[in-house]
Amino acid sequence: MGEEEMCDTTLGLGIGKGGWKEGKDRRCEADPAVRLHLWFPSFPKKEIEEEEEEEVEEERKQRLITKRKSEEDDDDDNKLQGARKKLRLNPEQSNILEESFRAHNTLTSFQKEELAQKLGLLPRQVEVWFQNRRARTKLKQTEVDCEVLRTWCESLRDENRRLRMELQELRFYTEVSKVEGTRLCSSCEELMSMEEKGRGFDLGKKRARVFQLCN
DNA sequence: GAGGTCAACTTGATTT
DNA sequence: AAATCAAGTTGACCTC
Repeated sequence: MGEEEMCDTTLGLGIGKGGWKEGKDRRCEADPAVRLHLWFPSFPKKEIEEEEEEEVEEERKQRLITKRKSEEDDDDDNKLQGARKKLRLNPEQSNILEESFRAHNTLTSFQKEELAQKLGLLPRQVEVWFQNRRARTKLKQTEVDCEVLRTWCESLRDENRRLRMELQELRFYTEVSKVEGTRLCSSCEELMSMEEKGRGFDLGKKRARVFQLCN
């Protein structure tokens, strides 16, 4: 048996600072002060891998069986054989997942494993649930943002409408003053020339001054 | 039966 | 290369 075919049979347990790193890199970075190493007799790596695969497969089958048993409606089981059957999480599972999502909307692999074990689900199912949950949150937030923008747009449209009316009114008064031969005072002429040059000015103030000074 | 919801899947990008 | 994510899609199931 070659060295490469042997697997690492030591088990390490540490006490001290360090632990599961949060964030993108979620590997265990423990550097404990006290360390315990256990050694077990070695088996060929291939054999162990095969055994592990079998265990995983068995576990998967068992979970599927449990899941099926928990489904209330089994009437059409024969029809559904081979088809994808929809899993419905029970209220307790949903609550725990929601609670966990509120605490952190992403999972470390350790948290995923832990949660899956707690809920009797596969880690993959927990992962999928979190992915879908993030998607739902984002969609909801987009809807909220959309509503805010819509309201803002509406108010800007109102403001624009009001200003256009005001401008129209002002133009009317200047036309009337021209027809009636009312002379504009120097201040109003200045304001009019500002408008022609397209510079910013206060329409309300202008109208007030045209009224006060020219009529 | 139409439409909504949601778990599961696919794909492509990114990170480590 | 593997793990993870977002975005998009599929399909089972439910409600009206």
